[in-house]
Amino acid sequence: MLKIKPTLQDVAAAAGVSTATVSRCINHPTKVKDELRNKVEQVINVLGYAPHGAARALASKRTDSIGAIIPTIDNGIFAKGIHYLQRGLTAANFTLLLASSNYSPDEELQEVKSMISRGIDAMALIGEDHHPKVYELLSQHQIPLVNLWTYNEHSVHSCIGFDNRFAGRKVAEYLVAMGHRKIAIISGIQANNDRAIQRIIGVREYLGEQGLLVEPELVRECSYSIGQAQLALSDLMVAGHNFSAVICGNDILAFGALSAARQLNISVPETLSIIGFDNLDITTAISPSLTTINVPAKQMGQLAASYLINSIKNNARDIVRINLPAELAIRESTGPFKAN
Amino acid sequence: MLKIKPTLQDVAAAAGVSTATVSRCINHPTKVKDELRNKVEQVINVLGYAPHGAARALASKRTDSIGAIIPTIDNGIFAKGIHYLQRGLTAANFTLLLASSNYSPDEELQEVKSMISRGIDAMALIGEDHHPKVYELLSQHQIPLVNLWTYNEHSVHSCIGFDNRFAGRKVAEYLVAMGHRKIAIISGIQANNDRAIQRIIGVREYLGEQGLLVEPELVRECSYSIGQAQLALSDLMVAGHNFSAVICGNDILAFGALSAARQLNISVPETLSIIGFDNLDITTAISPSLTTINVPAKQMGQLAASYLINSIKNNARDIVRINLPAELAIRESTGPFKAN
DNA sequence: AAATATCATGTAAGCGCTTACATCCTGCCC
DNA sequence: GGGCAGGATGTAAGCGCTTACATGATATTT
Repeated sequence: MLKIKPTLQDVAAAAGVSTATVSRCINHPTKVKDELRNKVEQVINVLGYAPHGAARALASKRTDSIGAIIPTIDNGIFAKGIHYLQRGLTAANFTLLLASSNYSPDEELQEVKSMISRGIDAMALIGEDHHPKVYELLSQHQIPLVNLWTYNEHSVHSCIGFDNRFAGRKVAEYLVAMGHRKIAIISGIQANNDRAIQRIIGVREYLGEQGLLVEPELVRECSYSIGQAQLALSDLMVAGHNFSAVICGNDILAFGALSAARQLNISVPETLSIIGFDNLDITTAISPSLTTINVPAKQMGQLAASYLINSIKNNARDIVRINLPAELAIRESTGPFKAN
Repeated sequence: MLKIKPTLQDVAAAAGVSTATVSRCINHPTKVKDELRNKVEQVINVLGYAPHGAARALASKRTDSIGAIIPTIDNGIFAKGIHYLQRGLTAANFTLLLASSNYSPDEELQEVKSMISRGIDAMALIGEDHHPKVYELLSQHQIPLVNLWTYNEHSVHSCIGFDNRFAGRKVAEYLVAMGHRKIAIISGIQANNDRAIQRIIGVREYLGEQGLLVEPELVRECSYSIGQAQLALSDLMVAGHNFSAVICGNDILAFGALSAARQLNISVPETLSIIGFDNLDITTAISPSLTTINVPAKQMGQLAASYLINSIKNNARDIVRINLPAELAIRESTGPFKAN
């Protein structure tokens, strides 16, 4: 039977060495002679000793963990990025603390506070619009930060992401090239969501350059759920607008639009082109497969891991701004405009 | 400009009180006179003081956080359960630490170790097959545990979930009732996955009772990805087996099967019935919509939160076993057997 | 061989907090 | 008015660990 929670002192006593030596065996193995170290390690195993993280953090001022706060965990695309972030951290013996904010700046602030209190050495957030207190607290505690899913060459904070506005332009450009002129938009809730806003700005910008204006009644804003998007598309159709393409704020919304179109017997892409954003795995498995923007989730996760680890280990505080490509993935849900 | 990381001592000094009083203001507000408490709280705000979690944990032996380890974050169904778990915890001022194990018991053990070291007051895991060391460590550290997504009336550990075997039976029962006799199975990797194993056992059990045997060559095991499932179904078809229904280990596999059927020009459900497991949101949005088992993710998350919080707060260590209903959701991807 | 550099280990001072206990003050009872 | 209960606050001892510094042993230099 194992002793209940042995401490480093117990290990030291059992091994007949000082606590400093045991600590060194764990943290700086090269500083202890092989013979002694083996003995200590054996005792550690026998006793089932595990370091007490809080004590270690208190004494060393490091926690070896980084925090990430995402708008929602219930979304494959953030999940993928986080997955790779975690892999990168784990490989370097860091732990990821994950929380979600439900797209609310206040909840995000709350989570940031909680994480700072809990102890993190670095932090990753989504987007660059955060509660001012968030930036204040992180800088007060000198915690390195990286904003993901966004790229802004003028940002005073590090960002690893892609240009949402430019991606929005691409979407619009593609549809216009396919002959579409009247284009509807089903966007996620834009309040406090800089990514959603930028995407729409990009779309509007390009269309404007082509002398096409986005009619306000062709724009719907709804929460990121399939059901809401279904309603949005039905609503647009019922209103009798004869648009030939709809741009969705993400793939979930696009799925809802696809499903509503099916219910309304609107053929996609013949009568209506639908385009998403994210490139979730399932986009290729459904019929029609979904044209979308491929978001560099894997790269963002991996790069964020190495950037933050470097910031911690080398106490570096330099700002990095990385703009990754977000390419259009053209599939079956979009096609050339056909007059009916 | 805020002072860098004020400590409780700084607050005490600024407020002209002892550290004990400040601590009381934070942790036992009723034990401090209103007047003094207001003063202290004001100083806390002005200084931007936030408690140092590690120090607090070290002194109090509580961390107010619980850990959860799921097989993968990249799966909507776990995400949903975790989402509700987190909401429950946050409401009670607990923090959730989340990690994923990639369906590997060794990685899971690693994460458990890391979390214990980091400090957690309770833990939630998926399934009941875990590395023996996992159970040993948690009991050694006296950390309450609940196994989710599983129900076993004889388990010596708490579980809040559903009966996977029984759910498997239901799936088989439904298909048999629809006239299907030759049934194929595309399962997730079964090694170290008690849920997947139990589901298949349930299927086999019921079919056996009906005098129907599951032909080994009609069973495919593959990782939980759309691509793998597509290959699996194609493979089954190419081999020329004339089964009329395929049971998939989860919805992701079912999506893969659906998409492969489409590519092979097999009509669903006329020629082939496909059934999934999980009831992801998107199951209703695609065409044909997917017949599946509705997993009580929300309830599991909520109940787990209250159970663990209670265990911590009241230092209760009683075992709870909750069997939640997992009902069949019948949709368009399944239909009556038709001889061809 | 003495002096010095180098390495291995031990000693002990905190890290920032909580909390048992001591102290002090008020008000109440007889 | 003395004694005492009970509440409010302060004092100070750790919680389990890391690490600067001290010490002692061994190797290297002259």
